[in-house]
Amino acid sequence: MRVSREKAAENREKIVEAAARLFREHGFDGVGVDAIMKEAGLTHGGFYGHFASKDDLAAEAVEKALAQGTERMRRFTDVNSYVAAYLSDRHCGDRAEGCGLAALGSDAAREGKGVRRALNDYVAARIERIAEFFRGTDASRRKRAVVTLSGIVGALTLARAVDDPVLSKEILTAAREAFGS
Amino acid sequence: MRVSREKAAENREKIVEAAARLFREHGFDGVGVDAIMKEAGLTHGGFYGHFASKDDLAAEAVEKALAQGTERMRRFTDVNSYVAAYLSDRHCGDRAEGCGLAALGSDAAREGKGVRRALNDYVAARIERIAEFFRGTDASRRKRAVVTLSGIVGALTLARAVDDPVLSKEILTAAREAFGS
DNA sequence: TGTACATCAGTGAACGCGCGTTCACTGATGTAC
DNA sequence: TGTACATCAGTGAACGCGCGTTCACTGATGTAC
Repeated sequence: MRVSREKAAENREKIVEAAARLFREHGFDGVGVDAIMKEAGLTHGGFYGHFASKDDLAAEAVEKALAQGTERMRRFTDVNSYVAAYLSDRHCGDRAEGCGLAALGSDAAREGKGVRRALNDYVAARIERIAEFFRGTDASRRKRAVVTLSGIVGALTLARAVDDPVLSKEILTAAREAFGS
Repeated sequence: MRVSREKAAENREKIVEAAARLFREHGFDGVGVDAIMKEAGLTHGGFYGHFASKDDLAAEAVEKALAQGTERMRRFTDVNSYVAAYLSDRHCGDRAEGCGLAALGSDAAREGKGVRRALNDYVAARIERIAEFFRGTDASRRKRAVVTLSGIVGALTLARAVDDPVLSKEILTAAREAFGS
């Protein structure tokens, strides 16, 4: 049954948001069109009225996830609090709503062009944003930003991958001290 | 046709090695039993004579890949040369033979128990090994090791995920300077 | 403004392909005498 | 040491399931008069 154009646009948005969440939580191959549509409150048949393919949705979903992360950064005015939040237990435990880089980093390198471009732009934007936290020459601020981003993404990835909660906490704590300053 | 026990053990080893390479290159879901057996010079039907399931192989393959990485670390006697090699263009371009953490980091967190345990043990071992590069109290050396490992894994992951080769090189260079010292 | 028809968002069944897994079979290896 | 038989590593066809994608259909929305 047909729905209003407004409602259809809302539905499309819901699909992208559901995908952004589910892809981060289960990986691109870990979740199907079926599950995404269900999460969005629709049936799978309608999917191809909104997107040309699952890959197309993936690119949009990654962009969405990463844009959310960049948006969320606005709250922070210094590296310390940003790093503390990024490496918090809460963020570590919440892949679905957390940073798309840590959730999909090693996956994304194997994905299609759309996903990789979205990720590329987002990394560039994040580096610029983090650089604003620092003082000094443009070059030195950028360098520090790159190092900080590498450090916190790596630490979060390792803390999540590891099985032992003690080791996981140790990684988060050490990185919080080292990169938040 | 039956082969000698010795040959059978060799074949099993070849399967694990093929899987260790292919999983790193294409991810766990990106490569099938079929492709792994072909890479090992066998046919897919014989797979279940060696392993109970693909998951079982995955655990062994991850262990293999990570053990290779730890072994390869022995060559280095200081952080500088280790970090320089880890963040080299060569390692960045060679996922199949490179560090399993960067190749499978965000994937592995979603895998079964065997994979996660192998990864956990390996991270612990790597931290201890890197700590040997440093001087000071045990606690401070460990901390530095955790930060170094997080930094280089994160930098390699980002450098590989990014589409723009200039940005990729910038990440490698900045991290090499920051973590190799 | 109300009516009649065309449009099209969403539904659910179906298709086809790939992949993990199973199985009957083959023939070389290993073993018992 | 040689022979006869049992074992079992590897083969390739087949199964079944899930997933991406397609399609005929429905009925509410949007539009033309």
